[in-house]
Amino acid sequence: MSKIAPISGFPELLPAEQVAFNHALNIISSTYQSFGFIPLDTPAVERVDTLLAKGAEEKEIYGLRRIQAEDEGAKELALRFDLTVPLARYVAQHYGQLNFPFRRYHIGPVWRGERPQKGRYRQFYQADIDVIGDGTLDLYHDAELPAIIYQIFTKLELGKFTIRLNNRKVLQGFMAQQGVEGTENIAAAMRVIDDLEKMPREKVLAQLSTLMSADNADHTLNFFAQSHDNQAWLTELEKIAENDVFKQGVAELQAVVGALYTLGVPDDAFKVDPAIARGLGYYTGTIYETVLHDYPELGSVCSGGRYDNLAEKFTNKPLPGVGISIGISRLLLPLLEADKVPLHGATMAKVLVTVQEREALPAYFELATILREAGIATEMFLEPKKLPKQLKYADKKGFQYIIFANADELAAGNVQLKNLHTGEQQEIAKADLVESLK
RNA sequence: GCGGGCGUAGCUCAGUGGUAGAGCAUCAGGUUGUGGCUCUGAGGGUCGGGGGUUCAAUUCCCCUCGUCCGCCCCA
Repeated sequence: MSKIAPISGFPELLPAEQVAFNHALNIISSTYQSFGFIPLDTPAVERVDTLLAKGAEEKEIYGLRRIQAEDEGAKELALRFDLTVPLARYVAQHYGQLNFPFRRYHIGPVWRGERPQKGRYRQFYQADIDVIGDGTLDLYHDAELPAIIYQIFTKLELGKFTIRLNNRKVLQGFMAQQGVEGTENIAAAMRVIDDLEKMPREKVLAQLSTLMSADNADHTLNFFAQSHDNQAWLTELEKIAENDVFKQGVAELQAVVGALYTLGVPDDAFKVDPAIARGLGYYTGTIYETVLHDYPELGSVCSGGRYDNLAEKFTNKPLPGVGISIGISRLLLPLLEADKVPLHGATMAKVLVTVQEREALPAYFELATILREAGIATEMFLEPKKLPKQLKYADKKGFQYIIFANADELAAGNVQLKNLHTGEQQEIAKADLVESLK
């Protein structure tokens, strides 16, 4: 019984679910491509020191070693835990051969040795998209990425969603004005604000009070607890910004919002939200989080931001970038499990060609070939089973059409084409088959 | 790393100190040119593993492994 069991944190899907999952992957990759991003696929494995350059915790990385290796010195290679570090390494390594701004997307699994639970896995898929500049990178890119994300989530049809938008300089500048000093303390204060929604008021105040005066803590809490629409937030921030960092952050945020409108993103699809901070330390400007209205328990399913210097650990070249990552596994796996994602069959083919006359197999093969050459995915039923069995197979797997023909029909150059969704059936000439299936 | 729940058929689960059941799924047939519906029948279990108590353990106890959920952190 326990001979075969699921491996905790390494999810796998049933055929119909996998088809739905890949459908979503296709939406994502085709939308990325429509904006001119090239697909990149770096190895699953990186050198350990490359992975640790970003300051990842060693314990969460899966090392690689041969089972038969004699020594324990297997610390050289490890599985990637995200797609950003490999990108940094890649850009630094191939700097001379790349064109900048370098635009790539990368969809693939990453591995983390954490305790699995709902929406949290040891192997999970991410769909990253980044633009890397050579020395400089225009702020318009900060708006193009969420515009792409807007299109993707619209096409995914998972209900209403909001792309939350902020700029780290706003938070930094604000905290500095409250008397918080040093990057460590400012980062700590930002984290507290990031948790504002989840924590009780007293706890927030207590934590802020360790970083600033009680009056300022009170003021900070009240400021970030405000509720405004996009324009009102921008006005509010502009009004109180005093130091240069704060002012620059507000200016950048205003520019990004303006560009989003230009790119056709409607006002209700995004929300200026000064309270989001993002956990990762390397973001320096614009930051994003995306939440689904119908599934807030999933948390942020798509996050990212601007970083001043992507590959500083690998090269002296200053390479600013901006990127977003869709957490595909976190997004889709819980929804698939809860039957919230519509399934459309367990086949990639549209048509099943049944076989009634075994001795006429070449004629059936020819039918399948005609359809495939016309770009219609077609499967043939090759087992020697009776027609009802073949129909049942087609029904269960969710084929839209089946074709069948007896010896007489084959001789006359005709076939029966049946739509399994509607039950309609017609006898048509072989030559008209492709046309009626388009 | 810490805390809690659960391991019985392929799946979802009942059950009992005297070596097991349902539904779904699978297979065959009713139906030799038509799927979904229905009827009949069949196959499939060392009751997660190890130890203990007992005449007897799937059931009670201990350990262990696995898995799920929460905390931390994140996608």
